[in-house]
Amino acid sequence: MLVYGTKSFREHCREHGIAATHQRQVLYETMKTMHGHPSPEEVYARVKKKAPAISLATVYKNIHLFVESGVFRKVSMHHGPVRVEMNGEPHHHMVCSKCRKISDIGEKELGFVAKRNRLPGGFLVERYAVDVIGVCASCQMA
Amino acid sequence: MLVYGTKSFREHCREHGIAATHQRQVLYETMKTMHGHPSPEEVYARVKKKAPAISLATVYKNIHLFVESGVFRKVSMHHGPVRVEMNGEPHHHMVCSKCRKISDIGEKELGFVAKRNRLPGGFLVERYAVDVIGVCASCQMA
DNA sequence: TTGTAAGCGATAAAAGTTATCGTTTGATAA
DNA sequence: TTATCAAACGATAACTTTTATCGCTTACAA
Repeated sequence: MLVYGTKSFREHCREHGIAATHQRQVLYETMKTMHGHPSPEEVYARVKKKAPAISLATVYKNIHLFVESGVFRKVSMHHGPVRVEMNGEPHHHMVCSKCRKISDIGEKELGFVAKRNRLPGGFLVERYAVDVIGVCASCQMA
Repeated sequence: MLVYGTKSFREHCREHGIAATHQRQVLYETMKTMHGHPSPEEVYARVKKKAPAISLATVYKNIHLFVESGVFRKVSMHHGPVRVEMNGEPHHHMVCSKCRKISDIGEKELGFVAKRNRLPGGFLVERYAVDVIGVCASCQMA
């Protein structure tokens, strides 16, 4: 990932046509120091230490901006309501980044091979769930 | 996946110590016929045709039951609040099915190899996101 | 059959996110 | 530098999704 210093944060804002506000910069700097997989609330709690008057709405709005401009990333494409599936065959998912449609793809068609059942740190594997993120055929035409 | 007929639905209920209620059975039968990745609301809409008095709460409660007892499956482990990550290195995730903790794992450590950029149906691949579902070290001890 | 615990429906409440709106601020140009 | 104006902000209402509560009903075993 590109890491922006204070100076090039402003350049980043110019490239994306957004204003380099105080809140935006503090939020950006704060998030850069956070490891793991924080929720917006956790980011909010942390950023309030540096900018106590910041609003939760601002945190949400700017997290969206940062994710859209590719600076940070969401852990999962699957938000909104829970989805259940009845397909019991071993399969994975293709998720369209435009329309969010989910399609199944069999393990063989995917050509997936990772089959370890222990991973570093002593993690005991139950199963692998692969999401292929991309653009579905109909969104490519549109 | 095991497919239960009407008769063995009752057996399944007995095995799991739950009552074989009318609503539960209609819900089960209805879901079995649904393909794709429906949300609870979509399941509710469908099941109301057969059991018009059913409550949305009942749909939620029983979807949980079916998922817990392994009959159906959730599409994603990542529910609750959105999670953002700042780690820009190519990596995937280990998700603990007990405590829901997410840990990063590098592509090399995972031994992941699928690298196609076109998939059946004309799906154009942007990236692969692998969730390894399992039990983390601390949950194995507990 | 009947007693009891589990399950149901209705709905309130909680959790998470987005929209609204009046005020403030940053960027541009005079 | 200052004036202008769109963009962004904070506060909070509204919305979406899910869970909890509670009085009534039903399944099931005795």
